[in-house]
Amino acid sequence: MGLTKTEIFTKEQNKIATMAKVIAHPARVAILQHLLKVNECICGDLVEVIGLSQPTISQHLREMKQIDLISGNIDGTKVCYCINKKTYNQMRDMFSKVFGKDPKGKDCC
Amino acid sequence: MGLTKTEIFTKEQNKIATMAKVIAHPARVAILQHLLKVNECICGDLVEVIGLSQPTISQHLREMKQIDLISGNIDGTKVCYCINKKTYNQMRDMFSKVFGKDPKGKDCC
DNA sequence: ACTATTAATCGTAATATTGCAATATAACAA
DNA sequence: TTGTTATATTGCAATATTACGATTAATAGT
Repeated sequence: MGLTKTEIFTKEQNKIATMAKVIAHPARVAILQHLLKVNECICGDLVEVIGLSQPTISQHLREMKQIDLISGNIDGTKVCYCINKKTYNQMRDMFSKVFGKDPKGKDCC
Repeated sequence: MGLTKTEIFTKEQNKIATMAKVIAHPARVAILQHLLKVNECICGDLVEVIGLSQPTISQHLREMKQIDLISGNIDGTKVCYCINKKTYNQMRDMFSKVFGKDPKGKDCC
């Protein structure tokens, strides 16, 4: 198969999974970290900093754009990318909801 | 290809990606949420609660075990699963490190 | 010993992901 | 308009993921 059965899960579960998937690749983690550091940059910068080909970086950027984690503004021949604060904060809330609990009990059974 | 070039990324970037990948599927999110709620349960419970086949659930559990998010203790014919607090907390720290920043600046460029 | 219960593993089909070369597109500069 | 720069898209090969039926293994109860 290779196809996730999204219909049997809640909206929240699917959303969390989708958000997690976007940072489930080191290149996309690196892109996010770089954007946090420099605030904004163009695709070419990331190609240099990260060391993957331009088409590959472009593809990763598209995936991050698809869930609105970043947005790109055309500036001449360049495209200026930056973090979309709203989604970024939404992701923080989601992850802290999942990982903010205190799992009680001894470590197992 | 289909093969991630892990060697060009930092240990931290790869670690974050690996942790994120584990919750990048709604079934594994559901397993984590259920374990947070009931503290401990067996594989069969999850098959019922989630609605995927036993082999599929077993496979998801294995992935979560591989990064030590959960551990399973044999108890007769059953296996009792629960959250591994240490890794769970480690994941919280990791995600809050990535999403705990305050991205300044207007929304883009 | 026999049977039921529970979970892991194997094998396999369908689909998704990763990465890049080649190409296309778009804007600027001379 | 021609060349240059920057990014996106397409097509493809290699690998990974998801899901499940069939089987196996291990224990418990009778």
